[in-house]
Amino acid sequence: MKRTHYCGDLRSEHIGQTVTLCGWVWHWRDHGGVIFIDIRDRTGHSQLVFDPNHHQENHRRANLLRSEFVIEITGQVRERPEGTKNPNYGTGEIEIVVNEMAVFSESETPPFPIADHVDIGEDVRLKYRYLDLRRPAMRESVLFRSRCYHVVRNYFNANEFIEVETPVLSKSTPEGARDFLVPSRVSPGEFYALPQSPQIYKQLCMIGGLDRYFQIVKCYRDEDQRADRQPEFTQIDVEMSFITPEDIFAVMEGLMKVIWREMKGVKIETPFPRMPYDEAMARFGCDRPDIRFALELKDIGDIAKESDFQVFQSIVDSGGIISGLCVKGGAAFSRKEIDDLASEAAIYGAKGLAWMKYSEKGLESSIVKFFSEGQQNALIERFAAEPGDLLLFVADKKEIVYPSLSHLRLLIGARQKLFDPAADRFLWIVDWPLFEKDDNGNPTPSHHPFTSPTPDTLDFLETDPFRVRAQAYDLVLNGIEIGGGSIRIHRRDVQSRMFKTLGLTEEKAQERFGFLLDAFRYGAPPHGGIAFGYDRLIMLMLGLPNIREVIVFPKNQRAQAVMEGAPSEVDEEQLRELGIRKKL
RNA sequence: GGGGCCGUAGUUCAGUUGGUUAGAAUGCCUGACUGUCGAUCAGGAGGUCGCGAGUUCGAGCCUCGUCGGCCCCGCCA
Repeated sequence: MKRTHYCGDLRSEHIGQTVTLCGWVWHWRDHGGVIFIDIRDRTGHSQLVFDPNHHQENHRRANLLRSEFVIEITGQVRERPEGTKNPNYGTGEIEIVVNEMAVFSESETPPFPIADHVDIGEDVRLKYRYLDLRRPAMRESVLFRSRCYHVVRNYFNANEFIEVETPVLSKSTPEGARDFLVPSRVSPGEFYALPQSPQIYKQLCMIGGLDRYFQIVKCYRDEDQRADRQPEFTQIDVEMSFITPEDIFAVMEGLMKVIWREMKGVKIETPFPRMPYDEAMARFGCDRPDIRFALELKDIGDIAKESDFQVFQSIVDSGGIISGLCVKGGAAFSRKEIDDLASEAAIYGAKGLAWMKYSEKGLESSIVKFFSEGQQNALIERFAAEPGDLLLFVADKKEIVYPSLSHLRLLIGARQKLFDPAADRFLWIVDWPLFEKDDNGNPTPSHHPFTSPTPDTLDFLETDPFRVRAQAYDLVLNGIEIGGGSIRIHRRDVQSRMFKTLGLTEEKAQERFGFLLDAFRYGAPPHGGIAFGYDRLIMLMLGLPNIREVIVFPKNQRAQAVMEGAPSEVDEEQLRELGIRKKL
């Protein structure tokens, strides 16, 4: 007998039909006489009825069924008696009187209930991921993710993009993230690398004339994990020729619009606002600001410099900055609450958190005495403070002030419920610096070394690299970076100058990226693109707390697959074939 | 590399100031029950308190170490 319907699809229109369902035994309710069993598959569940008056043998066998047995039944769909319908489920109007039943496999008692209403430790869930996937919420995010692939593919197909698969066995590029290396039996002592992104391949596709490329692609980075970072993750990767950033914005805004419409039924406004990097840092202390709420940073270096507060003065003198936040109603914070905020700021290196409470009597705190009345008024005015507010200041290097205040801002914003958690606010961050300083103060790419400088700052490449601006852009949603890209360098001479600025010798550059530089010799079109974090996007749309919830078989915090046990040791024979000896 | 929180029954957790026999809920097993839907009721089984040292008359609780989980800083072109 063949399955005729999915368990979650039956409705009152099926009443009277004989149906065959396959699925897992979910809940059962044995009333001594009648037994109800919910049969579940990926679509939902239906209620089976085993009535001893209807079929004594089936009723006896139903008694032996247990959680997660896999069964097939054939029976008649009937309307439930009045008063026993369940409006909470799509199938709540009907039930199935079972005529025939087969048990495909029995099941041991599962280590945790197949239900959403219990929180199970993630280590247990991952060990038994195949059971976890049976839980309705998990199943829903898998299905959601699957539907979203189709929306993305349809969109790019409709817009004349070409889907291309780039290699997974690739060449190591030691810049940037650590590579996963793959040894080769055919070339002993040599290694492929798994791509951190298909960056160079998609540029070569442009040089190959494909013009508009997209790919939904796995990327691999051997770095430490976070709630939103996995060693392998999925990107929506895009590249286009003969374009400006505006073309990228339009295409990606269109994609977001379609995804939100199809997946959430929500209309989002385009174009998205754009904000220069410097403005984002100054106003929010962060290159991916959450603009669902204000609570902006204000620089007070000019006021503090004039004050008698030695600590602030010396920080300004040594090139540091002083910036602050005005917390509405924060004057009511206890000493402990402020101390707690200070330790939150300390995570990002802030050595202290200065504060002033503002009441009808004026500003109050141990440092107010160092500020003249005029300076105090200037502070109040700078923050548009009102009685009852709390001013918080961090003074240090930019690299400490901005992250710590940004963190406090998000903390306070969440605590004071300053934003609607259901709102979605997109933002393009533009005008990035091409370089940032590495530990030794040398230039290192903000994005990657193929990002094109803006034409008007190009010539600072040799003289003042930190002044060079990039034709780069990030898309930020609710304070989380969901995508980033740039217009690429398409000229061999510019790419060479870029490598030179990064301290790559001609030989090194040739060895690592020679194939790209060579390609530039043969007519490279101007091009650019962007890559989107697919897992993050799904996570955000579903409001889930981490990326593992939207990955079917994720790794744990230590990048291990606990179910299958990977990574694992391999046979000596395998290593010998590869010419590898362990040195641990 | 560093910081924080956590680890007690299959699962989720409680466990007071260190005190004698470690609890609850749920799940599991047995029984009862003919309209339930996270069924209900009665009974039962179920523990290396992550592991190892130490302090103590006595440790789930205190100390040190260690292992594991999650979150964060660094890292993530």
